[in-house]
Formats: sequence, C-alpha cells, structure tokens
Amino acid sequence: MTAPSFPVTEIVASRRPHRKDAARNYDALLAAAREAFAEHGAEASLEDIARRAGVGIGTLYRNFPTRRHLFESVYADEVNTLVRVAQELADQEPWEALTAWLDRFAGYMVTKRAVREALNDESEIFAACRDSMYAAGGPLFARAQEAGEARRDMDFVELLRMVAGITATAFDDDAQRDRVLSIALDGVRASR
Amino acid sequence: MTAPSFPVTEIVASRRPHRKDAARNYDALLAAAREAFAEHGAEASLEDIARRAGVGIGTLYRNFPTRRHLFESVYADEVNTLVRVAQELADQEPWEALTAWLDRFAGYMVTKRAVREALNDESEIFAACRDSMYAAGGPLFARAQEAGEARRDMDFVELLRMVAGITATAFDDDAQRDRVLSIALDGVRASR
DNA sequence: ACTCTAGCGGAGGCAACCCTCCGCTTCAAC
DNA sequence: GTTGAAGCGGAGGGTTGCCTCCGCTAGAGT
Repeated sequence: MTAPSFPVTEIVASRRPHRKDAARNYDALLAAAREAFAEHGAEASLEDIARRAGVGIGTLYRNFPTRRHLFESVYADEVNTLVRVAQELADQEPWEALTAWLDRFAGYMVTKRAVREALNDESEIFAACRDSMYAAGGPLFARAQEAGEARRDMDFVELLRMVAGITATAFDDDAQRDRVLSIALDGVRASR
Repeated sequence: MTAPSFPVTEIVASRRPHRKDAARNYDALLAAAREAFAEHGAEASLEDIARRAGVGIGTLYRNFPTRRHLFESVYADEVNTLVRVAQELADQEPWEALTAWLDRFAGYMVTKRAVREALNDESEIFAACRDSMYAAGGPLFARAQEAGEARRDMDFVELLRMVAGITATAFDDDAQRDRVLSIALDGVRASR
C-alpha cells in the first residue's frame, strides 16, 4: 500500500490567544460549547456556554464574535480529527476501513444534532470542512466500491447523510444504535 | 357486528370546539402549528403560530393550554392517519406493504424534526401514539419477516428509528432522500 | 519590580417569547 | 330580536437570551 502523504490542511476558524489565562479560557469555551451543542443543538444558549466554561459572556464574544464563529470552531476541530483518522486507516482492508471511519464519524461528531444542518450550510468554513471531509472519507468509499464491496449507485454525500441521520436519532443505548447503523450499512454493500 | 372492520381507536389530544368561528380558529391553529413544527422543530414560537393562524395568542392558549397539548394534537393527527393507512395496506404483498407504509411514515410525518424526540417521550399521549403506531405497522413488519423478506435480528422499534433518522436529515431533494432510504431498507431485507 | 496592554467580567439596553387576564365581540338558542 | 355565555384579541409583566461597552485585573516583557 502506498501511504499517500498528502498534506493535512488544518482548518482554523478562530485563533487561540497567546496569553496563558486567555488560552485556558479559550479551551474551556470550546469544551463547554461542544458539550452544549451536543445537548441542545446549534441553538444552545451562549450565556449558558459562558457559564459552563466559568467565564464572563464578554470573554466568549471576544474569542468568538458570533455564534457561527464558535460553532465553526467546534466543528472544524472534529473534522480535523476525522481527516487524521482517515489517513491512519489507509492500509486497512477497503470495507473495514470504510466502516471504521464511518464509525468514528458517527461517534466523534459530538455536535450530532447540529451536523445535519451543517452538512448543508453554505458558509465558507463549513464548505471547507465539507471538502476536507469528502477528501478524507471519499477515497475510502471509492476504494470499497472499486473492490466490489460497496454499491456503485450511491455517492459519498448520500452515505454521510444516511449515517448522520441515523446517528442523530435517539436510541436506547449505543449498542442499539450500532446495530441499526450496521443494518443500514448492509444496504450499502454491493449485492453479488 | 360484521367482522372486517376492527375498531380504529382515534387518539384525541384536545377537543375541537362547537361554535363555528371557534372551530375555524382551532383548525387554523393546528395547520399553522404543523407548518411551524415542521420548519423549526418542537420549539417553534407559539406567538408565531398564533400569528400564522391569524388569531390572538389568547386563542391559542384557550385551545391548547400548553405547548405540549398543541404538539400532541398535531402528532396524534398524523399517527391516526398512519394507522388508517396500515389497514388499507393489509392486502398487499408483505414487503411491498411494509415499504409502502414506511414511505408514508417518512413522508407524512410533517413534524419530522420533532418526531425523533417524540418517539422517546414518556407522556401519556405520546405513549398512546407510539402504541398505536406499533400496533399498526408492527404486523406489517412481522408479516414480512415471516415471509422471509425481512431480517429477523431487528425489531420494529429499531426499524422506525432508522427510518425516522434518515427522514429527518436534510437532502438535496426528495428523490435523493428516497434513494438513501431504499438503500438502508436493502439492509433490512433478509439475506438469503 | 514596573509597567502597560491584552484580557477580563458582568451590568445593562434591547428584543423575543411565555403566559395571564380582562373588557369587548359574536354566535346560537330561544 | 334579544340575550347570555362562549370566544376573542392583545396589552402587559416576567423571563431569558443577545450583544456592547467599559472600568478593573493580571500576565509578559523589560
């Protein structure tokens, strides 16, 4: 397997400040935001996020001038991780690599509830994230298709939307969610 | 008592008033609410709903004392329709009947975005709706399983959640949504 | 240690929404 | 037609969230 070392272009939606206390606050805000977005979707209250992070509302606005900036930062973080994971999976078997990546996609996208909207959003950062994600996962899917493992009458965008939709749904537990996801993925396998 | 028609127990979440003007307002509110819930999810603004219906906010509250009453009424309406549809499909082929019903489920549930939560809600009306829906669609699924068309290692609740999840996602158009849905349903087919 | 500036918190003005309450309107029964 | 009650609309008080602004704090460079 040729390990394709194409450059990892990190997407950055806002700059982490230099000063120590400021950097700490920045991180706390991102973590709090991730949590809040996961819980309440993209409409989560900004004041609540500041409260969770233990900082004033002013600090939130200084780091992230708009709700969109904040959300994009959380989202970009997760996309960057997924890009990295895709590279690590490059030497696995085609179908296993694809499902493993989709699993990470499903599990890591903490902003679940909001991702569905983000997948269709038109802003610059979101577009960059989308491209980045397609560039990362798309080849895994193409490889599975070429190996005759995945059906050809489906494109990668559709696959991601399918997984995102199922993942965003409430299940009794993770095991149930995984079972349903794997059933749906059975439909993605090429029929021989 | 002639055999064929078993009783359709209609679920009623709130009473339609007798007076003519009042009944008109009631209907307008339900229609506006269906629209607003479809657009903004279960958190849609009640004042906006009253505005859309062209009635005062007071009228909304008189008919539906709480947000939940209103949402339940819209939801119950749709469930009742799905129950009726299931009965009409009773004489189709097993797999076709099942997919046709799921299609209606996917398409008719205008409250899409909110259904996922409703499927897990514990309130009395929601529980009744859930039971009603399982009673309607469950047999279709069981029949498909017995005919060897649907896999047996899945239950009806999981199937509904899968469909609801995919349906709630944003797609480019209905055709794309249907394609993805049918791919996922391929995974539900029994492997021979 | 000193300074000076980046960074901080939160008060406060504004808007949206929730829900109640009550004086006015309109239906329908007689 | 009359009339009583059911129904109506929306003002208004409370709450929550958005975002700005500014006097204070504390880190970083010297």
